[in-house]
Amino acid sequence: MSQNTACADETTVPPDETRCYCPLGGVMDLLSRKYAIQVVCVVGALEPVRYGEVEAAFGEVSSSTLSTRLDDLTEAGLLDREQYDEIPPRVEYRLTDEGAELRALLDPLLEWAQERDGAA
Amino acid sequence: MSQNTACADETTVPPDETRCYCPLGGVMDLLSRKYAIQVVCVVGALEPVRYGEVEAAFGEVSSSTLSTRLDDLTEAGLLDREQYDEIPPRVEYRLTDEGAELRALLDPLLEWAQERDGAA
DNA sequence: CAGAATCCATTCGGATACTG
DNA sequence: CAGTATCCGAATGGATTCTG
Repeated sequence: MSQNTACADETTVPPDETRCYCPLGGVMDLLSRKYAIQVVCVVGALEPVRYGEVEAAFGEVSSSTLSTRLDDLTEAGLLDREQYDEIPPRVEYRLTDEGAELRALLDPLLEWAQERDGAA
Repeated sequence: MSQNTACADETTVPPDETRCYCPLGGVMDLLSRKYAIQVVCVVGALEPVRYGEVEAAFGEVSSSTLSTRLDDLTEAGLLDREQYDEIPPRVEYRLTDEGAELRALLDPLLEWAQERDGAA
């Protein structure tokens, strides 16, 4: 999809900084999909967590969407999916180390968002 | 659009916590749109910044998309838009206080994303 | 239970003009 | 310069149905 070339010009930013203020591809693309950020935090908060629990954490999400999101994050190496072959089937999600790093960054964001939206 | 009712059940989360791990509407919706997060950080890094500078910071963005994003964020009270009636026209964007709060939260995220994507 | 598979409506973003 | 207006194709999310 939207392949990106990082910043147009690194020099737009203070010369000594290697930082790019607009990384577009990769993780950021993922996080721009619906529920993505929230899923990371929900899993982090409830892990190990089963599919149904995640679904319950959100009020109204279609299973197709949620499972897509879960897959995306798993593929990206942010979630770890453990499947137990029992009946009924059970699946547990938890954060990978990278996922945990990310969660640490995202959690404050959700907290802020919640306060702000509520205090509106 | 996707109106949300916060968490399906607040008790999904530790009882003493009032935190909801999946706020869906409001700001989070905004931030899930393309470039939104990056725009906040670019403006924060370069403020006061002109439209063209923001555009330049991203390699390939259509002006329509970028300007929509800028509008969204301005309407949401995260950006402040100052228009000077000169010729040629000049417009400056900067973060509002809330925008700055948000940027403080998002900036580490972009840094992390950049590292991660790069180190892939 | 935990999804996968389909199908479809909608949204979103990009390209392309055009303007004060 | 800093957008706006239009149009359109691509991508996404939701509903529904079905299965190991």
